[in-house]
Amino acid sequence: MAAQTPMRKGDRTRAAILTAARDAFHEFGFGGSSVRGIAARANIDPSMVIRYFGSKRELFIAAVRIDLDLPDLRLIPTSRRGQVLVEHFVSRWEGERSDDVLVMLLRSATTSEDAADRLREVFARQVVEVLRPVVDQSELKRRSALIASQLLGLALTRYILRLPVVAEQSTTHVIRDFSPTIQRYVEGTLPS
Amino acid sequence: MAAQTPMRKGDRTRAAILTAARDAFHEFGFGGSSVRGIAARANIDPSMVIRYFGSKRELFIAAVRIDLDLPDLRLIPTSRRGQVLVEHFVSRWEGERSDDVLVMLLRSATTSEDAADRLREVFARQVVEVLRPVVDQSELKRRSALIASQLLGLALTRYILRLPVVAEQSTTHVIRDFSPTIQRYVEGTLPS
DNA sequence: GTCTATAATTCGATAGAC
DNA sequence: GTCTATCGAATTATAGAC
Repeated sequence: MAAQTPMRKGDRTRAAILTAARDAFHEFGFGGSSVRGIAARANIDPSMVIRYFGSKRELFIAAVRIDLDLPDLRLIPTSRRGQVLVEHFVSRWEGERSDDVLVMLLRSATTSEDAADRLREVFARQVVEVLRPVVDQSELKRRSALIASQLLGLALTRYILRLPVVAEQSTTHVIRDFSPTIQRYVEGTLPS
Repeated sequence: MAAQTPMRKGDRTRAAILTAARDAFHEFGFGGSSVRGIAARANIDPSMVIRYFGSKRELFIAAVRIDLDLPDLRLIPTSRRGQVLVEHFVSRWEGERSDDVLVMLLRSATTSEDAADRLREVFARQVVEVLRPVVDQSELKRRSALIASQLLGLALTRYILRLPVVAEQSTTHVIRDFSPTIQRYVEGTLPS
């Protein structure tokens, strides 16, 4: 592996487009963003966007490469797993806008079937897989679904709809309020 | 009040446009729907849509008049309030597409600030108000926010993202799985 | 009340000069 | 690699004939 190879001009342009695209998709979703708007943000010509990525759709695919980077729950004491999960997601969402691919994906997924596909894939590959080692196999999918519904509901109401209260609470309060629910979804008794 | 006055032609056209608009907004959201598409669904000319409603935006406002018609929780035994709320929402969502204004609003609200405004209004006027008589005043907003985040998260994952499991479960199972959480949000102990 | 025709934008994408 | 210029399609909305 070459250590820190200097960036070529083309790479810088490419990176600038990607950052601008993530910001735009984050704010307006896929349908609400335009190639022209993204180009303006990146201070380059609209035609360059197509030249580098082929199409708006391919640019989107490139922009949403996502790794939730979830912690290994086996290393977390059983009683703290809910809180650790909530903390992990909230800290991602509160970070740099360009890094917060999940909200961007969420905003796009309500309109674009492509984006919904990607979100389902993230769910299946990452959320379900993190749960797999620490929950009963027979309840794996059910627990994963419950967790996804509450965490995405939190992201939706706090960052997109900006419902009063949910949006105004400090991260500390959000974590405090939602951890018990997620904790129950991870290891509590489910109704049968 | 005249009982069942016969519909004039104009009223029928107007109603046809509204139904078609609700179906379109439900399926594609505000940004994803076009006046032309709505007119085609209603089998009328695109210009009529504008003639009747002035603009696409005003048509949207007219289409999302919504009354959640929530039950009076004071009349429900304390221990069943969570389940009654979940049942109420799920049965709305599973009904006729034109009636299901909430999913339509949700699909639009991720892109259109107008729609997000309407959704915040529905939340404040209806969800918070239903909770008000049955919860401690100091926890009213917090409990309302938690309930909204979980119920909208359910609608999002089941009807829009169609996550496996959440989307495939029968309504009976959905109600069974989500009622305990809502019940806790209504009357359980919140962390302090 | 309903239609045709079209204005005025905006979109994604391409061609070609430099 | 970057730009100008532009195509072709789609959009909302309007004007005016019938």
